[in-house]
Amino acid sequence: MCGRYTLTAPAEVLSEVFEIEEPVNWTPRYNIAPTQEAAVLGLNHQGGRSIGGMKWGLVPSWAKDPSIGNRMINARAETVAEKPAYRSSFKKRRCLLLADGFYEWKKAGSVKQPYYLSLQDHRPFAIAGIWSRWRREEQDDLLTCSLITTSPNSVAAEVHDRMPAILQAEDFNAWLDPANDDTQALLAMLGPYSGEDLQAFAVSTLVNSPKNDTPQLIERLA
DNA sequence: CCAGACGTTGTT
DNA sequence: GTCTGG
DNA sequence: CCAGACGTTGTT
DNA sequence: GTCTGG
Repeated sequence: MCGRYTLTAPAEVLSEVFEIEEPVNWTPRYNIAPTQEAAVLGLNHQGGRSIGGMKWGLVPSWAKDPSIGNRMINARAETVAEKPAYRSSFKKRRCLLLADGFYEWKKAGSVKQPYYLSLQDHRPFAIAGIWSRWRREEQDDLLTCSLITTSPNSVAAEVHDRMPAILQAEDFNAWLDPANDDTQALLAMLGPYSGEDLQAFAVSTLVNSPKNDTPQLIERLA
């Protein structure tokens, strides 16, 4: 995990579910891949929630070349607080990646079958993430993010041995608060998803190509 | 001291 | 930036 | 995660 | 085979 996900809910639904005051700009996407734009929820300067776009693939502020971001797409919950490339973002720059499903590839011998995992009611959810700002001369800052992975719950374990860390709504504010320095409490939020409503089913290998982005990608295989 | 890495997944 | 390895 | 490229010189 | 790009 986790190299593809979806955010298909319209902007109005995102505003409502995540309690965003300002208008949200988001076009539904069925195949969000690393290096592409993620919808990221953070706190604005007034402390309210806001959603903005960030490139998926974290570029630490000290990077000489932003291509390092191609490899920094996932951070393990077990080590995110310690790894040199991630720890400063974990300490001061936590965020939520908004999604309503993710893909995992299950290996059967040499065959890789993609599965789509989502909540039974298709509600959007929030994946724990971290972000970074890479300053460029004569250009806007490059904002990037990584998502955090953890061990799978019983449903996800049927497909793969990792899953994204999905946060409970009551943890959103504590996760996003940059002043929160309770590492133990933060890490405790990153367990496998504990709800009973995660579902998984096989989907077409059309999802394999990042170029494909249609509703067909999330249709259950007959 | 300076140089070089800084990551995960999956596969063997 | 900060740590590890040479 | 998977797909796709993997190179230089010289010319326009 | 391995790295980069999406």
